[in-house]
Amino acid sequence: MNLSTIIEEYIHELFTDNDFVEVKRNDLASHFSCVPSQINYVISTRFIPELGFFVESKRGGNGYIKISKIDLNESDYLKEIIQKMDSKMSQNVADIYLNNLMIYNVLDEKIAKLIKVAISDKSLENVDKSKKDIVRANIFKCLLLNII
Amino acid sequence: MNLSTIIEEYIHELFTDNDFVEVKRNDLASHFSCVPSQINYVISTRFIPELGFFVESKRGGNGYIKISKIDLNESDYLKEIIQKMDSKMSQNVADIYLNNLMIYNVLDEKIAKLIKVAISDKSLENVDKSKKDIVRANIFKCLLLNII
DNA sequence: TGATATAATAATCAAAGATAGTCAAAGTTA
DNA sequence: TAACTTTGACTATCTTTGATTATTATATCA
Repeated sequence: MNLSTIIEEYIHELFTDNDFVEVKRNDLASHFSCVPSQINYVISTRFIPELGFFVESKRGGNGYIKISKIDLNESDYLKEIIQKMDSKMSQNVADIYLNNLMIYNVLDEKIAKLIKVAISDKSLENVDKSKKDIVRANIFKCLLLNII
Repeated sequence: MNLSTIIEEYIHELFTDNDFVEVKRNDLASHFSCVPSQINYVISTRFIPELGFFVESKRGGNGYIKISKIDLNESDYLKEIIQKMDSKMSQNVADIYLNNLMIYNVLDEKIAKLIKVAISDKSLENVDKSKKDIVRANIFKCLLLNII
């Protein structure tokens, strides 16, 4: 597993009980022996509004990064995702979405896997390259709408 | 015996016990002293849905190619559908298949409904008209393989 | 006390690294 | 000759790294 994913999972685990976590960028980085900017990379690819998170931070003395989870019920969460969803989506981003929906029990594993397969590059191999991410986003949206 | 077949057999052997294997394209290639793209060739000609395989991959650090296998003999009806499935499928025909799969209790209603949505004209509205039925058939095939 | 320097953080951005995919040409075999 | 295989150049995607910049708190100095 790559470091970014390990850090992502570590942060997810910090959320137990609370709907927010506060970390020190440098501490996290030295905990995982990486450069601090890798923490930014993880946050900007995995803890994004589209996935139900919002992030605040402060620099300077006593600086911090605070990651909050938007607490919505399942259908609100799905609506939120649908609304914020781009008209394009890569397979990787879709996987991150689905993973989150599972982690937060919005989708069960079987359904998440089904969606994952439906919008995988393999399923869409015959779609024109320029349209693949658009079609993927559209199928994803239709499926989520149906699940609500 | 040609290299592709040797690589194919090697991958088959990796499946002992598990229903999936994960390989690194470059490692495999250097193990067999071939160019990496030969691995793609082997996978795209030998590990195809019609033969009961399903492939996922990721690029970049810690990238991988994951090949999953299903036992097509477990469900003769599905096997038949997948193997005989035309490379094109209209929404109507797809609906008929789905109905039958429900009648035979291969799929429960919820899953069948999801698949129906995934391959509906609405989901595929951005796909070129000329390719719509091909894409539909392909998604359907991948889904059926995955769901067994 | 107010201004300024210093230390302590975090953000940004681009380059480098690590993978995998695509496509077409060349070679081989049936 | 048609189908299959091998090869390699080029492309796409994801991750890691580091240099530079921005911001904030605190200490110090006039």
